[in-house]
Amino acid sequence: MSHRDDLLAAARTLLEDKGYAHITARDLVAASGTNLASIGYHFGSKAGLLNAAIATVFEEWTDQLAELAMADPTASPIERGHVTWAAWLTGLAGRRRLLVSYIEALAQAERAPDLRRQLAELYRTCRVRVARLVAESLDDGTRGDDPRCRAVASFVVAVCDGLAVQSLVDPDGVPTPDDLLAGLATLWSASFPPDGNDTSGRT
Amino acid sequence: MSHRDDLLAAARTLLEDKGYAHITARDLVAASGTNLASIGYHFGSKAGLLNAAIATVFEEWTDQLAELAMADPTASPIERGHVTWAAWLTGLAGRRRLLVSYIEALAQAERAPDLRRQLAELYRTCRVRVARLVAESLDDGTRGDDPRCRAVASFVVAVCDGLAVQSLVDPDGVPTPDDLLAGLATLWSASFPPDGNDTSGRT
DNA sequence: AGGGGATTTATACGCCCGTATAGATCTGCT
DNA sequence: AGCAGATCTATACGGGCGTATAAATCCCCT
Repeated sequence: MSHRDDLLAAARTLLEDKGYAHITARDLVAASGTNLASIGYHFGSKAGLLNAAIATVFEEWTDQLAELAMADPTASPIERGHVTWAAWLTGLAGRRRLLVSYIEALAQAERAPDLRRQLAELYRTCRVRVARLVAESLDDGTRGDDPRCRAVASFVVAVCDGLAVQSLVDPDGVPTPDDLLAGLATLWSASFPPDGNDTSGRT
Repeated sequence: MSHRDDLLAAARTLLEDKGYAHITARDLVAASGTNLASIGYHFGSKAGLLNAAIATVFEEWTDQLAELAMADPTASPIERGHVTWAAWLTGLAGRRRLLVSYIEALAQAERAPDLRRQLAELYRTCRVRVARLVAESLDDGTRGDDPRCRAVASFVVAVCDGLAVQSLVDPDGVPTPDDLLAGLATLWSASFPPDGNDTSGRT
């Protein structure tokens, strides 16, 4: 195995249990059994290596999530939302360090255009993928690129991100998927009561 | 004015336009016209100073948001959600650097229990405050500590956080408040169609 | 006026960081 | 075998960081 591969593997491991911002070049060398200069040689810089690694890690993460959400093909969109959020929260609990890395990467992205583009791309494909799942569960021929599906996807993804942030700060205070559903129901029925009195002027 | 105040003021300014992680002790000294050792003397450490500053900054931010959401007392919950999200997004656009600071603080919080407690507290009070607003707009005597209100609050806050994260990575890809509402509507009506055929087994 | 605690100043210390350099070694081709 | 380019090794460099120290100064109280 080349040093290149060793470094990449070490970076992935360290990202999962040490956190992006606190990984030093010497950590990477120690964890990979390679040499300090190999980082520069193969990746240009420490940041180059880390960013290469981070892309693969998070892609896998969202892959797993998508699989989970697809698991039950008979579920309604709301149920899928529920399942997705539940799976997401479980995943988060077991991957705190990785989540920290993600948040750190988010912060770094502001100063690292490449990383930022990478993450933006990740989001876009993630939304597209979720939109496709939504279309599938609507089961009325709607396609994934339908604006409504995209809207649902944006929405679900936003909630996932919000949950991630909150679970980092205050794991015990994070709303459960049931809370979210209850909130959604309340929000909705208060504005569009089942009796037909639409208290909102919105279309 | 004491060095203590000067440092705190400088920290707040720097947080708004330089970002938590990249503020050095020497930056703080330069921006405040004080002395390197004053940081240690008054705050124990650089982190102590920064954390003291960050608490005040974000409290003000959420204060402003709450005021906005309350502005129109006749709005339905959904409308308030819409208004809040819209205001939030506008605020985000003009405060990127501050948002970066927030995200960086989030990451730091994992290793700084004090900061983390602070942020957790911030979230809890924020949720309580939002819950109160929700109760108010339900206008049927429901109190802010009603579980349904808390649920809505958790939900709205989660979406705000999600939007913040996404606006950092991909400002142009962030869903608009209209997108969110559309998503919500689709999600809801697909699961609980107006014709009464509840396609979901959920209660 | 003067004494003492609170504050401010100037500076030094030690640490660790990321990267560069230069030479050693390996690998595959002719 | 021998060359060349790719890769690996060992180490040095310069710099920036946060914090500690000790002396100077301020300010209030008696």
